[in-house]
Amino acid sequence: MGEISQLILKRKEKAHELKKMHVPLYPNTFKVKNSVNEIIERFGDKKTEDLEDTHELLITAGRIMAIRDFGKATFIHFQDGTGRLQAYIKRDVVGKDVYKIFKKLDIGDIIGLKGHIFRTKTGELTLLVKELQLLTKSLRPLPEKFHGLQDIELRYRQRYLDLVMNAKTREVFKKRIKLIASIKQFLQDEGFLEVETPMMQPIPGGAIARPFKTHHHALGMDLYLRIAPELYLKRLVIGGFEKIFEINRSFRNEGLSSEHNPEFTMLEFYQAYATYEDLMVLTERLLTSIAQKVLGTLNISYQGNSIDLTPPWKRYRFNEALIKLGGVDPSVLKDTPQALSLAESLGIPVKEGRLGKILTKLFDALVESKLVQPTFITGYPVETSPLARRNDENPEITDRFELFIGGKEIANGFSELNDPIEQKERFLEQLKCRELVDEEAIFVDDDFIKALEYGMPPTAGEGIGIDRLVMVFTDSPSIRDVILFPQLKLER
RNA sequence: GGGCCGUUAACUCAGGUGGUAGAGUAUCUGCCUUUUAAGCAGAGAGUCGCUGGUUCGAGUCCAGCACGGCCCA
Repeated sequence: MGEISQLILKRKEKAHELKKMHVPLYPNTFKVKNSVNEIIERFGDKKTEDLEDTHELLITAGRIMAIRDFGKATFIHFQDGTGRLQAYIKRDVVGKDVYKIFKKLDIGDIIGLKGHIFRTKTGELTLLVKELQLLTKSLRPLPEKFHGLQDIELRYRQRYLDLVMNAKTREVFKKRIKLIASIKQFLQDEGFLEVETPMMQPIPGGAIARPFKTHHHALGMDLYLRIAPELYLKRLVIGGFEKIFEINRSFRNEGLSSEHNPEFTMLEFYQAYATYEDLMVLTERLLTSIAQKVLGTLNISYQGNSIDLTPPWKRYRFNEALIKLGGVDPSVLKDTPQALSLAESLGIPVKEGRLGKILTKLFDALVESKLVQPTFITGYPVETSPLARRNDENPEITDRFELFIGGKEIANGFSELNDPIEQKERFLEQLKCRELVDEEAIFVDDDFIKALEYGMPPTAGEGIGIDRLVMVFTDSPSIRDVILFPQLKLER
């Protein structure tokens, strides 16, 4: 129905008229010399009188965002990828013919401008246009100038409009880009090598999640989109790449929510001869460094909560957090029936009876949301950490931590289990339990065990959820606000 | 999977108890050469998400479905 709206018809008519006037609608020969941001930076703080001496011809381009027409002269606002600037088009200056063409242009059209900078009576930096050229005719009207694009669904489905109209959206994604670049820079400076490992895997491992399945026709084999890069990165450590990282997509075929998108971005990094304790310190340095670079501060605000990233961050043992923050009676921690009945009394469905799993559910329900300030939780139960090294003193727990900020799990790191025989047993143990519980495909990666048998040096590894980190850094309530094109159902 | 909320013009939104749809922006016409959510005067623009039902009559009430949001699982 929108296809034949009168607004679009009108624009198509105008496009036709321009064509008849021999105005090319989509020329590509205009060479931009000055970005809007550059113009603002250079002239923004100059006084009106100083600008009068500026005779430099500026050559810039952008999309028309607003038109204020006075008949024989017109003010417009236009924006490029760097900012927004006012331009003043006078018939006396550009000439009758160009002005006639200009009057046929619409909000949303992209134009090239040449002119001098000046300041209006009201003090606004403005380009006095000497020459003007249509660069791209727009056939659809942009959303309303004042409220912008508000409809959440349209903002996701037509993200380009969201980006054109809403400065806040542009800022969020610029911060995301900067944050990822800063992470890479930090890790490279620390001597980590960036690597790429398969996204299509015959055996999806490194996490517990339902994978997406696909098929390779020439090879005649099923493949899975990776749920984590972990097992391939460890193969590289075995191969002698002792400090490596990868930032890229993983895929999980599970429900969607404000914290879950089927494809999401994770940083994973591995360091040989390090322990999970080394990584906690590294994580503090990494996140404070990028906060300074991206936000310029260690004090952030997330959904009304003030968060102070100044290290050192609080640390709790898993059990300690359950007792102190979750209000769980210490006796529950050792007693499966008690834990079970507590979970049930809280309305938490527990599919499986192992203590570690139940406690993890209790933790998620009672503790996680309280971890607003950056907090490391250590000493997770072995049952829920199949790839982590057992603690030397207490074999019931692992040398593992998770980092929480703003009530969200941001990072998960541990000293890697590098004993191939124990790793095989842990896989089988996990498999046994999952057979009782899940109908999902079950995998034991024997090829990974084989690699471990050649010997992996003592290593610590960590994963950081980039999307969630960006949420916290940009005060975004939903993961869809930090992914350019979040997954939605097909529009009908 | 369950509960609640939303879907009205291109956009942002109004539309007590059922009586054939409104505003602002945008668009079009006219006036206006320093405005800035420019202004003034006028005009056009809608399958009220979709499909059924109740009713003389449904944007409004009922049911189902679709899409989106929030909460729960």
